[in-house]
Amino acid sequence: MQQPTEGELAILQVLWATGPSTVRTVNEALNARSKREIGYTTTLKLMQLMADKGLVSRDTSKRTHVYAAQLPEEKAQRNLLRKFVDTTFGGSASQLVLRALGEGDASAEELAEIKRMIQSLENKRQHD
Amino acid sequence: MQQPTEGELAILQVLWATGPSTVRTVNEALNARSKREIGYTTTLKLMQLMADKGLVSRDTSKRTHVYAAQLPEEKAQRNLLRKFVDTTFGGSASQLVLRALGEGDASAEELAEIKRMIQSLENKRQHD
DNA sequence: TGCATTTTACGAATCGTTTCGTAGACAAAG
DNA sequence: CTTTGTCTACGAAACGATTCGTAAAATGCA
Repeated sequence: MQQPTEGELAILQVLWATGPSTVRTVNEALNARSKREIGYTTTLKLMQLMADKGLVSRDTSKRTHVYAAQLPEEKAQRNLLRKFVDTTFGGSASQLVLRALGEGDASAEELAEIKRMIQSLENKRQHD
Repeated sequence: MQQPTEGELAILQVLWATGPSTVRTVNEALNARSKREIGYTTTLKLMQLMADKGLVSRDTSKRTHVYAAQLPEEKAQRNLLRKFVDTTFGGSASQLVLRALGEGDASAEELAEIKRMIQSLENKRQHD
């Protein structure tokens, strides 16, 4: 499965958040979150291309087609994360983590969850 | 200061890693880490454009010009990280951190450093 | 001096992505 | 039945980024 472009990713975000949707729904969601107005047929075309690539499926049984994400959000995030770590943190995930935490927008509970995550990783290491 | 494109970022990586460099040095470094052969004049052109934008400075006192990154690595990382968190993790930095840790390529020391980071963040919260 | 090499400069071609205009099918409402 | 609006399909324009060919200047060497 090919990687989504930036525009495709924006559409996938909508589909992930709201589930299977029509072009109109997606287009309105995109325009809700951006100053720049995106034309309806632009969104349509992009979603058609995504269907060709297999990034989304579409139900054409009704006149108004319904699209659904085919690429799972987690998988996309893992792929993009790997590339991002490579290209902007020279492959060091922990450097990225430190920088991300440094931005300071993680809540107390989130910090706690991250600590739990680290704990479980360290436990796992014990057993190797 | 404008954001670097992907190609520009690859060049900045070299400059950050090895300090001020000539076009040839950068071009060879790029080609060392990629199957796809990048032509010399391609790298040259890109670096000239970067100089125009102010992403790099250049010393033209000698015939062979020497380029230096103007955008600090940390700043670039912060900017790109913010955008990345928005576009692929819906703005949730901690989601990204969890996913990054889950990849499991952080060493024991790195985990320890991350724990320290969290500790210091939590201490700071106490005082607010 | 003359030849080969290396460099900068720069216009233009190419390429992938995004955007849009237009046409035709269909549906709903009067 | 006709009008109006919404939908898909699709070609092509527009755009930004990258790549390259070529020329001219400088350098080094035989």
